[in-house]
Amino acid sequence: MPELPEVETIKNALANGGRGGASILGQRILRTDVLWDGTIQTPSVSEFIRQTENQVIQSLSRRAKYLQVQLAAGALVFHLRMSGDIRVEPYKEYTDPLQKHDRVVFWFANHQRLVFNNPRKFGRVWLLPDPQVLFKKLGPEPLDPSFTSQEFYEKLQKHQRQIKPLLMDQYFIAGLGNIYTDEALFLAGVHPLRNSKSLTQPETEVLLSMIRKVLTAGIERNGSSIDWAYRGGEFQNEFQVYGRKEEACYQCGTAIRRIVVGQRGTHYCPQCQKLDDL
DNA sequence: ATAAACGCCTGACGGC
DNA sequence: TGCCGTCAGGCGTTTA
Repeated sequence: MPELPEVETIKNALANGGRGGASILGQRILRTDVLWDGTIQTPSVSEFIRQTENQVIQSLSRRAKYLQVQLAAGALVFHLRMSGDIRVEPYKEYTDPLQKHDRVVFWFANHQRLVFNNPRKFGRVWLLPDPQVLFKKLGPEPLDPSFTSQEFYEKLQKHQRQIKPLLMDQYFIAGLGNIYTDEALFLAGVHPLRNSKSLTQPETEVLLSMIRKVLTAGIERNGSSIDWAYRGGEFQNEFQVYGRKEEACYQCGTAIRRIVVGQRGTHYCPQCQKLDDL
């Protein structure tokens, strides 16, 4: 489910309390349960359990769509992929019932538990001495102020790719997924099939500023809540194009179109986002 | 270099 | 009611 704003929201909730429970910072893991072994990418499930038990949560951070939970020895890294979710809740005993699709549970000393729920089993958890090995090839963080529109322009010029799949390529720029990409392209007035090399410098500047605008708004609204799992976010109420197929564009009234780009449903306004370079 | 196709999974929804 | 196709916030691998 999550893109950058949703992962950021979960990170903030785990740090400050929320998502049903108290902050996990400083908490000690008494016990780790793995309910579906495929969730653990590395190390082996038995080593994962052994090496997480008795560790204390030191800090929380996010890189791209990865959530990093720093332990004294090594770091837990979560990727939620399409359907993952994390919740924190109080427990009385280890036998307290869990929910359908709960895959990993960390039981803390303060009688709270962190639960990784993942219906589609795409999500993964790592325990790594240094998570940089996962992060080093990722593209820049779009909200990092040191990432300039000049740099963005030069990167776009290096490729001849459809702009939408390029923006969703985590090795090009990190954190954008299907929803926020469609929203940013709409606000920038850029057609999702435009060739990356065709974007002008002014268009690039607007595009970066719109990427930042949708991501910031998403974080401020605590992410987007869609599908069956209520996530508490409110950004879905501000979607301009995503999920609005055949509805009227708020800018010009034209019917929003849905096409498939890079195997992903893609929403845009044919009037506000012209394809003028093919 | 680019992009398409496919695999990984479960569940919701609409049409018949 | 069941069955079937389609769709879903992601990404790695394989194939053209």
